[in-house]
Amino acid sequence: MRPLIKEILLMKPDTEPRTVYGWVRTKRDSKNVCFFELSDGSCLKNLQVIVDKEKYNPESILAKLTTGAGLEVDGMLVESPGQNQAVELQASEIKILGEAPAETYPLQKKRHSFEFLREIAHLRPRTNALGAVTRVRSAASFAVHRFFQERGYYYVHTPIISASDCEGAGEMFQVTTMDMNEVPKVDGKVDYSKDFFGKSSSLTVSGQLEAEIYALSHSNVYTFGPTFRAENSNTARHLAEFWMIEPEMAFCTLEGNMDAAEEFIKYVIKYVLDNCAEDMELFNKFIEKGIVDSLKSVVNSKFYRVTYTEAMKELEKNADKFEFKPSWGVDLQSEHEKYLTEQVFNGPVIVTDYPKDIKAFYMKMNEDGKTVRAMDVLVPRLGEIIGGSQREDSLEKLTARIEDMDLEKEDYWWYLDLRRYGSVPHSGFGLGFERLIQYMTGMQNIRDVIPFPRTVHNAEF
RNA sequence: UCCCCUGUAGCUCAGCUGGUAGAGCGGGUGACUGUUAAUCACUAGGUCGGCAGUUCAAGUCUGUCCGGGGGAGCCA
Repeated sequence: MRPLIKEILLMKPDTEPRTVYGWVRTKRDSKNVCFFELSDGSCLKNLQVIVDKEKYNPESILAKLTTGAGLEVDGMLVESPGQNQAVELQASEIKILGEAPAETYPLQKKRHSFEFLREIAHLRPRTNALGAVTRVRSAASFAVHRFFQERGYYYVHTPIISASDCEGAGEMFQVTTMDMNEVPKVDGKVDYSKDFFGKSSSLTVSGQLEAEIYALSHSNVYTFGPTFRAENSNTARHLAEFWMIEPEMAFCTLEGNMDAAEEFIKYVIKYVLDNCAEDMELFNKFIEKGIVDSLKSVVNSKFYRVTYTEAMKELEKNADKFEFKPSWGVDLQSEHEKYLTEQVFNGPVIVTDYPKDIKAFYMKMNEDGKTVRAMDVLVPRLGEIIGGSQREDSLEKLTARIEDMDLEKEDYWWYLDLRRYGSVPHSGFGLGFERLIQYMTGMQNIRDVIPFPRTVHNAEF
């Protein structure tokens, strides 16, 4: 395999000519020499190529060395007299593999706004910032798998299409093969028995319930896959299609769950800091000043842990600061989460034991009968990054909760079976992968940390 | 879905109380003894988001639709 520019930049000067491939990022031309920089996406830095016009002067080619052009360049890697690079390529022959006419190529050698780049999502990975995001995202994905694999978790592929109507984590996208112009009906209602699966089906909003199945056979499992929410939400931290990581651990209480979540976040951050130092420096300099130091301190510190009740007391002390008055029984508002992470604790905080009425039916009830064994990890800038809980493992209590919340017990027959046969304490959490990337890079809009963002009214590319 | 802001050259923006448009960057041309956000000179780019209205006159005011951004809710 050909060496990548990332590797070439670390090499000693050549004794024999080599061939390099890449795309032109920028060109600087003068009377006798022409410099251009090549990128192949393997790293943030470019390889500087120098053309000595006296020795090699193909005018027709030099004119086509525009930003974006794809090249094959033969030359000698030599020590660079310049300040910004150790080596550079002295070109002896340049072959244009693909031109990029400067009059129409949208990317210029200047800063572009992220809003503009979103409109050209097919070209934006060629920019420094989005290129760095791409590498960090890939490294973080690898770190996710490595973290769990090193600890004996099994990667379970939970379904993308779900015909069970029992997830309740938000609005769902319907999946159907029925002709929408001629929907079969019975008594005025859609006849789903005629549909592909014989019943109404949707894209998954969570793999948790299925992950629980495998946790109760393989102890520790995780999922990492696309998740779909048809919410009409228009914010910098919501997507209709996003990637979620959901570990589920048997013989594990809320405390073990919190330990796992904390260790996990630190592990992925540390992996990215160690393996994407150059890209992280870009974010540190241009996107969120000081983020590298702040992430380093997160890795080395202990996450604060408070109960919802304690957090509420803290908020009530400063009730006048908030638009929404904090009071026990009401969910934490964005401003409350920001205050806790940014003002009170200045770092990640785990809030536990929320009132049962603001949490999902499957969370384990506390002794007090009022709160459940839930935990949310809140971080500065973003708010909630993880939501998790110890699961209710008592058949009686879970059944009662399902009935209390007016859910159909029959829909949950297999979920209840897990409590009927060999039920043990188990816990898990869900982490939005894009939010983690946002947290690590400082990128303000979630649409810029996923290659092809899907949001309300937008599924372009 | 609600509140606020915004839509002018390829990009980022300026355009005061209404009088038919400007900068920087980018592009093109030329100059320049190795540049690295190169530099310098010249030059070409605009139905001012769409539609309707007020007015002698609308980039500027009003209504409406569409796009973008920020905040809120929902959540990961």
